Amino acid sequence: MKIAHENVPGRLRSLPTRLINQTALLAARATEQALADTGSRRYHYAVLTTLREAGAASQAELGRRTRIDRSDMVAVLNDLVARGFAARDADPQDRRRNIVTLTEAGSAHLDDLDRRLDRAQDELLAALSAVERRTLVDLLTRILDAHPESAAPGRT
Amino acid sequence: MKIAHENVPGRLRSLPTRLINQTALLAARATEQALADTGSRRYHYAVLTTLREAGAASQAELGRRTRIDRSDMVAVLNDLVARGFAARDADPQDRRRNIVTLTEAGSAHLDDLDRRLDRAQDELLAALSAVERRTLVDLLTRILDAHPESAAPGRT
DNA sequence: CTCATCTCAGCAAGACTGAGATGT
DNA sequence: CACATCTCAGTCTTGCTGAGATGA
Repeated sequence: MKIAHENVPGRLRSLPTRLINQTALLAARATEQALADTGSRRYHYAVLTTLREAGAASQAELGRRTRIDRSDMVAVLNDLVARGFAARDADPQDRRRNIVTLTEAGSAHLDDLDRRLDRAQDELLAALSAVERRTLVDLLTRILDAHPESAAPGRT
Repeated sequence: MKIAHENVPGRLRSLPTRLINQTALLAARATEQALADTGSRRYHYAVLTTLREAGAASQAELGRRTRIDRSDMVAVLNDLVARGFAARDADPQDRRRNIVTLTEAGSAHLDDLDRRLDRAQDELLAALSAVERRTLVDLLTRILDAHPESAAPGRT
C-alpha cells in the first residue's frame, strides 16, 4: 500500500475520522464554488430536491428527511419562499403545520442546481474511477446507516 | 445495489459530497466524545501527534503539516504550552520563529489521546470490515492527494 | 395535560481573513 | 526592498440548544 500525502505524517494521514473531515472540507469547497452566484446553498438544495422526490411536506417532516434542524429550516424556507421557489401554506387538517410545496420557479432553479452539483461531484472525485466512486458511496452509506440515532442528537 | 437510508430520498442519499459531509458529522461527534474530559480537541491531537512523528518545528511548519491555520495555531499552542504539553522557545537561528517541542507530559497525554481515538475509529467504522476500512482510507487519501492546492486556500 | 409544530434568539466550534509587529 | 513568521481581532458558516406561542 503506497501512501504519499506530503507533509502530513503517518498516524494523522491514515486516521479515518481525520481523512473524512479533510475530505469534507474539499467537498464543501467544491459545492460552495459550484453553487456560487445561484444564491443557494447546500441546504437550499437539500430541501428543494427532497420536495421534488418525496413531495410536499410539513417543515418538521422536511427536517427529518434532510436532517436539517427544525430551527434552521425556518430560515431556509424564509429564503426559498422569498425567492418564489417554495410556497408555505397553513395545513387545514392540522393548523400547527405548514405545508411546503415546490413551485415552478423552484423546480427550474433545482434543475440548475442539479447540473452544477453534478460538476462538483466530478471535480471532487476526479481521481476515482466510476467503480471506485460507487464503492465510496456504498461505504459511506453503510457508515451512515449504522448510526441512525446520532443523526440528530436532541431530536426524537 | 441495495439502498436503505430511511427518510432520505434518492438523489440526496447518493450525492457523494453530501454523504461525506454527513459522515464527517458522525466522525466529529465520535472524536468529540472520545476526547471529552481530556481538555483536548482534534487540533490539539493533530499538533501533538505531528510533533511526535515529525519532530520539533516552527509554528508555520506545524501549520503546514497539520493544515491548521497559522492563526488558530497560536491559540492551540497557547493551550498546549499552558498545560505543559509543549514548549515554545525562540529559535536562535531565525528569531522570527518559535521552536515547538513535545514535552514528557505532552507525550503521556498523547498516549491517552491515541487510545481514545482508536476507540472512536472503531465506533465510527463499526459497520465496515478491516478490508473495507482500508479501502475507505485508500479512496479518501486519493481524493485528498488529488487536491493539493485546495488544502489551504490563501496560504502559500 | 402531554405532545408536536413553528419561530426566535443565541451559542460554540471551525475555517478563514486582514493587518500589524518583528525579523531575514 | 520583498518576504516569512507570529500574533491579534474579528468574520462567516454550520450545527445545535432553549424557550415561547399555538394547536392537536
